[in-house]
Amino acid sequence: MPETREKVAGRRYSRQREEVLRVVRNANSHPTADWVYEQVRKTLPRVSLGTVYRNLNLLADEGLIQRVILDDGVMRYDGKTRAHHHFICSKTGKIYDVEFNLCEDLLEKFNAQTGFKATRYKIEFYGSEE
Amino acid sequence: MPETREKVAGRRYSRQREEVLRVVRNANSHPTADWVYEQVRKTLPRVSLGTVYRNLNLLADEGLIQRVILDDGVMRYDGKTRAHHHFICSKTGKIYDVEFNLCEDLLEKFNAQTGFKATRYKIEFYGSEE
DNA sequence: TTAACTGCAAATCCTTTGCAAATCA
DNA sequence: TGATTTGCAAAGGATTTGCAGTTAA
Repeated sequence: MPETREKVAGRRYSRQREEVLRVVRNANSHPTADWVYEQVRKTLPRVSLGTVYRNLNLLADEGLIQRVILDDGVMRYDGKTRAHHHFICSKTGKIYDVEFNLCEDLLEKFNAQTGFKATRYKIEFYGSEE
Repeated sequence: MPETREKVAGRRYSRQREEVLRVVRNANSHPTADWVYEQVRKTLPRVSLGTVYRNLNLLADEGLIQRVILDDGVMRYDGKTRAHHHFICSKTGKIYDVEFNLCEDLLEKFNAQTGFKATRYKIEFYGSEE
């Protein structure tokens, strides 16, 4: 059993959940459920794909990880919880995190201009890495 | 046969394709493939869902319509071809087009700041319609 | 003890595809 | 006529779910 049993608020501890969270956090990519499954299997060979999906959803709902879906329609997960955006290279398909804070007052301007009450936004940039 | 046979460049005319395009253009929502299918069926009862998908993909690849994918993972289509963004109401799930041009030089600033060569971007705002 | 969690497998949902028939040019 | 496009049905991939057994608290 691992040293640090990081519990999700109001949830029971489970080794599988901890591993899913660890894998997503340590990934330097933006992994799919299937990739997470393969990684977790290295530590817990009897884990099931269903369990991985259940925990990814739970962790995302609790805000411990983020869902990322791009134009290809496959759900990906991101261990970063800070607000950030993405750059997607059209050639390689690689996804880069971008901590880009150019439009500080974007939300305010948007709400003022449109009359909506937006509370968050996300930007995806597409192009080539050069 | 309709009056105006709008042909897609380098493609043969087909009644089914024309109807798919018409339905997407006239939709004031951001319809899913299934919704488009149901609409086209009113005019062409024997159309198949496969044909609708094939034409949606073809039209999107040709740039006559746009693909829109949000966090729910279902592909939607948009008859607007001008660059624009979306506001999604968390309560109703409704998707609004936003022609919002606040950060004119966003791409330039982004490229200068990150070193990438982004050619386009899209913004999704989330919140409530109030 | 018992509610939460799991593995397994089947089900579901969305989308694509193979093929023979139909159709546009 | 010949290459596209279609309808149909089956296959595909990603994700969810039902259930009986397991486990944390």
